[in-house]
Amino acid sequence: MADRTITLLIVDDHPVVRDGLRGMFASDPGFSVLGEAAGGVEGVELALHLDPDVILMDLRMPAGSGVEAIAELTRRGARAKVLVLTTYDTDSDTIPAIEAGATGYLLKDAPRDELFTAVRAAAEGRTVLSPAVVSRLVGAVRNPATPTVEVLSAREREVLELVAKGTSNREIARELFISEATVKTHLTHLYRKLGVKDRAAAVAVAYDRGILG
Amino acid sequence: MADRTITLLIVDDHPVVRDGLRGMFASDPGFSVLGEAAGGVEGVELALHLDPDVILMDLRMPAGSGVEAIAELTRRGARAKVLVLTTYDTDSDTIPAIEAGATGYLLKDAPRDELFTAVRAAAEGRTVLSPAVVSRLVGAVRNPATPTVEVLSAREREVLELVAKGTSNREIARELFISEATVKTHLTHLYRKLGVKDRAAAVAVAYDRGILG
DNA sequence: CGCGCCATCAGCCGATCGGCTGATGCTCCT
DNA sequence: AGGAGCATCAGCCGATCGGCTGATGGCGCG
Repeated sequence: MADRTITLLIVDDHPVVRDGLRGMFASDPGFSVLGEAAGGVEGVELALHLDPDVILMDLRMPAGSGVEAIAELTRRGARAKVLVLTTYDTDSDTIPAIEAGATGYLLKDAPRDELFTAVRAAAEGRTVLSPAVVSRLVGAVRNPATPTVEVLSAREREVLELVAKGTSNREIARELFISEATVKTHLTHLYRKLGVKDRAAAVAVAYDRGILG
Repeated sequence: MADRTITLLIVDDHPVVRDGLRGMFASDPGFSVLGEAAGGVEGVELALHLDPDVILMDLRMPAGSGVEAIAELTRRGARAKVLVLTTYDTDSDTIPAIEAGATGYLLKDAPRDELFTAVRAAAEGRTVLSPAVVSRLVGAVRNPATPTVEVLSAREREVLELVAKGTSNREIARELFISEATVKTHLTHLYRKLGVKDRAAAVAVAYDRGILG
């Protein structure tokens, strides 16, 4: 089954990107684009109806996030392999996406050849990752400095959100109806969890990991 | 000169997007894509050689920012109208881009019809803005709380980057071979420019505006 | 019924920050 | 020539932060 036509579904919120991908694959008879969706929810529906071999999926979309869509498809036992195609390599979504069941992870900067190869590989169930993503993953594994990525408690996130707005500890205390001492405790805890030593760095890490923003 | 073929130059770092745009315009005989560039610097060069009617320009690119490219073209008196085509409406670049001389500002989410109309309008020198951008502009004008969205200097950005890493003023001073007093001056300035009052909020705003991250 | 995690609070203290005022030299644009 | 913007530096001072130590009560899990 190596060289049959590979059927595709494109899920991306940008018409331009959808067109670009559709055009690329139209030029090669080895591929056939079955449909397009502009969001994760629609993407899941279409995937179940059209049963494509491979789904090209953006991650950040207004109408249903990519990671959720992938998880949903995995949960429903969809046959399609999901190839994540995103703009950001800085992304905290890399690992979640792969955990959710993505077969590959490419950046949109990838040249078309790489894209074609990746889709064929994905169709065969092989994992494909951008070099940038690979090094990121290796780094994450080799460096357990991110000890299972500790999760902030709800209260800690609340405090962090206020910190990002430039709120002082005293003001945060008033805002949350707790004492300033408690605010400081929460801060100390979330600094430890995020591996930082001050509020500015905490905000930066939070943005990088998608906790804020 | 209303209905002659409109010549285009595409400047975007993503091959997929370039292909998508090229494909779109290829389907309409009223347009002719003269060339593509992957970055601002290359874009300026090509624009000067090819002399297109309209340049479709992304803003955030690794090889030469869009705003700089637009400013450069304006300064050199290029004939081409620049139509900014970007992913973000959250963007702090909107106003700088228009100030730099962009004729229009569209989001990539725009349907193709809107895109075509916009390019024709731009070719005639008319200003075209996405509805989302318009409301943003109106807000910016009506609310002078954002005093022309000042741009950070290179040095200020350097300081801010270190701040986001949790670096103290003293350490920043050592790192940049300047005195702590100077670091504080830079900070005070960038706080004012970003409209914040401490480093944590500065980092947050910087992420929101794409200055960091 | 402990153990862990969370949320809450207290006091102390040195370190750091941010505002204020004021100054110099450089470059770019007009 | 002059002004605007940038980068550099200084000193002063009150406000804020972050670390440390330690404590209480609630909740879920085995």
